[in-house]
Amino acid sequence: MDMAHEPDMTLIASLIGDPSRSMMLSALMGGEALTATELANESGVTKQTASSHLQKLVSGHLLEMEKQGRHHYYRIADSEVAYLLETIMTVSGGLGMKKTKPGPKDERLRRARVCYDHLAGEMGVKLLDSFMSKGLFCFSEGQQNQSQFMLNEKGNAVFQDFGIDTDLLNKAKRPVCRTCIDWSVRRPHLAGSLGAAILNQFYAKNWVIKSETPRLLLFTPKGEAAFRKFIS
Amino acid sequence: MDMAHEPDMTLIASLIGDPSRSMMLSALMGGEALTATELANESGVTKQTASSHLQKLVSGHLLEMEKQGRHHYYRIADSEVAYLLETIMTVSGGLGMKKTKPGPKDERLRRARVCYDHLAGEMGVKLLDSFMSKGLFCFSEGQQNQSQFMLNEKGNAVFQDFGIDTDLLNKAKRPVCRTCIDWSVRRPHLAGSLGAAILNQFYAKNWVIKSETPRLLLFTPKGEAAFRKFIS
DNA sequence: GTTATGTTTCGATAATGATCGAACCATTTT
DNA sequence: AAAATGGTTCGATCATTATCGAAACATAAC
Repeated sequence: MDMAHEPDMTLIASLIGDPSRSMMLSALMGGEALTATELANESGVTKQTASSHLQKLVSGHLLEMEKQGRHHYYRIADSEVAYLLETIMTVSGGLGMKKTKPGPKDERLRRARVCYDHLAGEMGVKLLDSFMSKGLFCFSEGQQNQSQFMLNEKGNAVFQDFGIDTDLLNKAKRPVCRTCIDWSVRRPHLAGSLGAAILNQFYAKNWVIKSETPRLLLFTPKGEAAFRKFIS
Repeated sequence: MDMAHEPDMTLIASLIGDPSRSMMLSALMGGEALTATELANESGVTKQTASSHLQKLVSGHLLEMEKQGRHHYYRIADSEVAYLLETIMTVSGGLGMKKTKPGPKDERLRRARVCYDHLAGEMGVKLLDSFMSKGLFCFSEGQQNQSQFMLNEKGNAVFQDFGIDTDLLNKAKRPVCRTCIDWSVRRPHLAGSLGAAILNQFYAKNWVIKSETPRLLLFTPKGEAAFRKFIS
């Protein structure tokens, strides 16, 4: 893998374009870090092969690795990468490749799932629509004419009221607001550190719980009602 | 190429993950259809090899082909695919791979370029920001709870005034409004058939002209002024 | 008709890269 | 200390596939 004078896209796409590696990446889109052996099992290859793949994914900046004792935990490098993977799924899914019948499992994933660290699916899209129509954001001019999508005063107030420390988010380097086009609904939902913080609050308030099915999120009855109120 | 029971992402990513093929795709991101031999030259392989690649790209629904006499014209299949390619460039570009020094050429591309058939870059982002803050869109509930991002009455009026037949767009199957996260600015710009129609009007009004540099767009002095007024 | 150009098909070759077994390293447990 | 577990490195093998030359096909120009 040369990585120097190839056309930019090639390296990234070829990293994803291997069956074992894309299985690992899909598994990691659930949001939690997994160990090398877990990922080896997930992709059905030996530990040696998995190790080689993981090394490539890290040096291609698609994954990050953290040592904890004798375990090596791998996770998606950032929400930028998560975003790319969702986008590839968009294109893959919309095509004639739907020979894998879209069972009830897919139907539920279409409604609410975790995309790396934030809420995706119809519910995620509704959420962003609601925030937009309530006018919680502003577009500010950043340095060198690069405008930025930010929380305005009202937005800060709303989310602080919801239990999110927006000051903390604003200080961090990770962008607070980012949109991510949805695989199922083909409309943007909220990503960025705010998107992550919101999903965390949904967990904390017990509005949603993780299913055993990899990326699937299930709303509790209580959460369902609270969510409806939250976006109204 | 099996294409049946592989994980979804793999096929698409592996198609893009070949140097020759990604060169062809990059070339086609300029928006205009190219012939097989042109693409062969672009990617530096023989006609035979190019033909093989193009076949795979078509059957993977990344490209579409149209026969015109003895010429076979290839173009990006749809804006969905264009969107994916821009996203891969986002991830590729943001990384340590910037060994290709960002010269003045890159700087201009960052400002205004064509992304398949619509305006991208800082100017494209400003345009969408302007439309948003003017309130030209609405989010309507489509069938099966899938909300849609559409032009509202005011929006229809504004663009008809600008010389775009919005009724025609609304009737067609291609989505009118779609957003596309920008490679340089990392904020959404307008894609979809409306995005394409707007760029066409910019051409027609002589606000922008295509440069020899593949995807670069140059604003005319007249266009520069008119644009500023248009978004104010 | 013949010739020239654009494109594809076929077959063989070569290069790339995924895979695994075996050995090695690191950390925890006993 | 030894044993066990998680992980990586090395080397060889095997599969995949990009590549090109030669021939065939299609359309256009002459």
